[in-house]
Amino acid sequence: MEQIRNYFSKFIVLTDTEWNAFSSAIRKETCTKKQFLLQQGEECDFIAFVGEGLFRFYYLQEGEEKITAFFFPGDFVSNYRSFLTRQPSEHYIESMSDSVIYKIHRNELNALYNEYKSIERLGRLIAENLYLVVTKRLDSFLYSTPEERYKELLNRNSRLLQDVPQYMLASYLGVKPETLSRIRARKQAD
Amino acid sequence: MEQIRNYFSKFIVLTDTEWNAFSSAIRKETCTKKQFLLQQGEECDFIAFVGEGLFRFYYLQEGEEKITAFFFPGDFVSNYRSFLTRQPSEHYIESMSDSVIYKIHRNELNALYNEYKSIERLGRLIAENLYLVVTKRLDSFLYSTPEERYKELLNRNSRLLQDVPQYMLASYLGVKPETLSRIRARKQAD
DNA sequence: AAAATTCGTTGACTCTGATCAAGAAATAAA
DNA sequence: TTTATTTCTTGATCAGAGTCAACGAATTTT
Repeated sequence: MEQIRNYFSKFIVLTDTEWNAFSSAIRKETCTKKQFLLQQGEECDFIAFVGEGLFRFYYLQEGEEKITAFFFPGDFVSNYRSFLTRQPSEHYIESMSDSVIYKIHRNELNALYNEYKSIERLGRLIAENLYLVVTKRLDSFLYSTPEERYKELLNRNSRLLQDVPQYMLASYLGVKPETLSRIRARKQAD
Repeated sequence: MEQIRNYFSKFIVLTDTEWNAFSSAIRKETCTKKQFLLQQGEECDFIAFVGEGLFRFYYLQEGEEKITAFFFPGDFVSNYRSFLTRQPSEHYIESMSDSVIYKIHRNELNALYNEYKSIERLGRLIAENLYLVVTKRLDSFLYSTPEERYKELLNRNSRLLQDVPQYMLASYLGVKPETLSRIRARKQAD
């Protein structure tokens, strides 16, 4: 749990009292490979913090998996849209390896928001952080070609390349596996 | 100003005291058509609320304007990324008509965050709201074709179609003006 | 109102990624 | 280790958006 407190300190430093209240609302969970944290149609009533492992967040479109995001240790894993709007999720969240997460449920988080100003602030900082993450991804689709997105990935996120099969990377980049294979072949030639 | 208080009530209802503090940090500004609210390279140190008018948020890529967003009355207009990260803006914000906005600067907002829990919460709700806006737009790029995005626009945002020239809509949809013209011609045929 | 400019449409052609198909390589299962 | 399955690569072809160019329509300027 102290590991988590340390991770969270990049957002805000909580007093012992605040941390005790917060941490007692958190539940540690483990899961094995290929387990669903959330299925399509379910409402997402939690935010979880990834301690160990890897998750993918995807949408099923006519039988095809469209991967929207990966979640690594240090990331928040949730369908944050469903969490905020209370609408059923259109996405699946699935573990890609044995994983450890720290989960907090909406009701308990809301109670903490009401009780502690610092946790209300933590909630703001998390929302702001998630905003920055999605806008960055949106920008990469608005302003870059698949090849540029792949290059970007090479520079910024080596974990993705190590831990994720190529056909999933292709989906994440918004292209077909054949196309990513050709992009890589092209780059070899340079 | 009461108009603004009413608009904000969809996020949170402030007491008179809180509202007085908040509203005294807000400055009303007017601008005419084609004025820059923010230029590339500047740091965005404000969030503004659109009272009247229309703004576009765009990125200049090799001389070409790539429109990322439009802001209508009731929207927050800001480079929220630059606001949060204190990095210089890569985008321009330009008025498309005579407009009225209500601006609050980062320093004053932060002071209010510190002083009032309810305004801290307002900040969270705004961040959450902006998150939902960008994820929706990201999803439209991840899961839809330009034609589907155009149809979506027809159904959901009639103001865009009325007030925005077609070549800007094309940019917003991520296609060239010629392509949007052909999409429209195709749809006529149905 | 006339002229100038900007905006929207259409055609011919190009380019990039998708699709379909086959086979090689890598990984998992027996 | 052998077999089976999944993943990756490569080729041929297709489809949709981009580019370039011309022209008509609409708007703005004079």
